[in-house]
Order: sequence, then C-alpha cells, then structure tokens
Amino acid sequence: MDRDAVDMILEQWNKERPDVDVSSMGVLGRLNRASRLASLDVQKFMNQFGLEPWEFDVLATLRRSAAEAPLTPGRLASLTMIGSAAMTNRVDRLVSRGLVHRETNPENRRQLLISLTPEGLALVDDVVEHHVENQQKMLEGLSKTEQTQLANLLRKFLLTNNDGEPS
Amino acid sequence: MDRDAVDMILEQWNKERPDVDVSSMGVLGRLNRASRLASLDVQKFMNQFGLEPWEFDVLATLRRSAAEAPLTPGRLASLTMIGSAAMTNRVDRLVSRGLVHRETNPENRRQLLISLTPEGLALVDDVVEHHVENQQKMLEGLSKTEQTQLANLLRKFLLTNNDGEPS
DNA sequence: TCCATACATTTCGATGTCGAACTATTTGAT
DNA sequence: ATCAAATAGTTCGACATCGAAATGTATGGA
Repeated sequence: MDRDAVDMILEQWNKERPDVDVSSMGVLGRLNRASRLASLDVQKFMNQFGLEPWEFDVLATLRRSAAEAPLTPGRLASLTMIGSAAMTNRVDRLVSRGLVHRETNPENRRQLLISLTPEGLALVDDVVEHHVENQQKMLEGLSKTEQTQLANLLRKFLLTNNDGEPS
Repeated sequence: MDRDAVDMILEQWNKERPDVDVSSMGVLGRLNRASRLASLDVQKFMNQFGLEPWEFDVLATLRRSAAEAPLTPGRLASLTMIGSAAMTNRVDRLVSRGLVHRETNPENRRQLLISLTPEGLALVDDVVEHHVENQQKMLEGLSKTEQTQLANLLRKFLLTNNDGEPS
C-alpha cells in the first residue's frame, strides 16, 4: 500500500510531538480529505449539467421522497443538513429556474409545500443516472467487497455519533 | 447492525427508481455525512478554546511543519485545501490575533513567510492534545482494528482519486 | 541589458451559509 | 373565547470562500 498525504502529516506530528497519539487523525483527517475530494468531483460533474451541487441535492431529495407526503422547507432543510434560512434561498432560486413549485399548505398556513415541476422531475431523473455512474468511477479503485466494508464502517461511525435525523 | 439515515435514502431510491443502481451512494453519501458530522463536532470543540476550526487548521499546519522550511501563504493554502485568496484573509486575522507572524522573504520578495508567534505555538501545542482526545471519543464506537481498516480503505480511495498534493 | 513571461500574493465582486430577530399562524391551557 | 407559547418561514447582517483581475517581483533568453 502506497503512502498518502495523511501518512506524511502523521509522520510530522510524530516527529514534533511524539508524546501525542495522533492516530485518530489517520481516520478523521482522511475522512475529511476524501469527502472534500469527492465533493469537488461532484461539483465538476454537476456543472456539466448546468447545476450546482446544492440544486441537485434539493431536487434529488424531492425526487426520492415522491411517495411520502410533500416536503416543507423545514423538512428539506433538515434532510439536506442546512439551516432553514439557507433553504429559503435555495427554494427561491429553484422556483425562479422553474424547477420546483412552492405553495402554501391549505391545512396549515404556516407551512409551504415544495414539489418538483415537470421540468425539475425530468431533469433530476436524467441527471441521477449519470451521477451514480460518475460515483461508480470514483469508487472503482476499491473492490465491491471493499466498498461494502467501507460503507459498513461509516454506518457504524454514523450510528455511534448520533446521526440525528429521521422523521 | 442497525439502519442509518442513508439506508432509508437508498431504500427510497430503490422504490422510485429500481432501474438505477444507487449503491455508490451508500459509500459516498455516508462519507459526506460522516465528514460533516465530524466537522460539526470539531467546530463545537474548537469554540470552547475560542478558536474557529480554520484557525486551528492553519496553526496546526504551521506547528507540524516546524522542521521544514518556513511556509508561505501559497503553500499553506494548498496544504489546507483552500484558495490563496482565502489564505490571505486567514493570515490577516491570525496576525491581528497575534498568533502568527508574517514577514517577506528576503531571498525572494514575492513571497511571505508565515510563522507561529510564541503565543500561537503555546496555544496550538495545548489545543492539539485535547483535540486528539476529542477525536478518540468520536471514534470509540469502532474497535482499534476497525479504525485501522477504515483508515486503510480511505487511503486507498484517496490514492486512486489522485489526492494531488505533496512536494 | 531588456522585456516577455512566470510566479506569489492581494484585491474585488459574487455567492452561499449561518444565527438572531421578526412575522404570521396554530395550539393549548385556563 | 382568549392569549401566551410553540411552530414555520423569511429577512437581515456578518462571514468565509471562490475565481478573476490586478500588483509586485523574479527569471531567462535575445
């Protein structure tokens, strides 16, 4: 196995602060870098479709939830892990691009219901197919078994760190 | 093994788009969420020391590189994975907090040399110890063996995706 | 020596996020 | 029935980042 940038960082720490056990950085530092790297790739990929990653994020969340009750901005915000103020902004832009529709819920006029327009639906249904192909390319350095191991270890990390969410 | 939020997302996709293989999201979606979760934890932790994560990032990079030639803003930027414009801003703030020193390199007056002040050195040397303890807490849901497996899988992912850097 | 080119950093304008304050609506206790 | 508290969304100001343009410095070939 070859050495990566994090190996060098750990080595530097061990030289400078041999009294500190920095092995945790070997995990969390790589987690950070890997996620950043993947995000940059997704950014480039989405730009080819005239989309920003955050746009796809919202559209995909709406698309995959089609079976459940329509989503409100607040629910969308928590599902995409941003604040509600940012979601107001995102929905504004998606509405003005004609990709989603925003209507007040007649049952509870405090909340809004966000839904995909036919254009938004067609777009996300197209893009998601290419998106997963692109993801598969990013992962092809790992065997299918290794991919599963990685997913399982990350799930365990998420569960033990309270990936607070659902319903 | 319990189910996490990503399992539910994959299930939704499989219901709505059974024709699309979304297993790659099982890896990269978790990578994203795990990294985000860890970053939020670090943010909270650093705030207890009156630091923002980006401040620690720069200070720690300077600290662990103490043995090598002094770092320039450009080198610091690439090591911390941000643009040089952002590094100008970061160094500005760290200088005005008295944590780093900025001087032009007499050998090459295009570049600046950034170094820790005694205050910056003392601070980062203190914080890094607690930081790794905090990281260890985040990881304690995984056995030591699992932590190593995770680090190895992430290294492989990084290497096959061109974690462009060194020198 | 001169000057085009390369390089290092900073400035500028735009973008997207955040938390706090604000507005509108609903709920529940009395 | 009323009104205080809870809930949903938006507005506002601050902040950190980015890419592109601008500035200052060094290098190498004619």
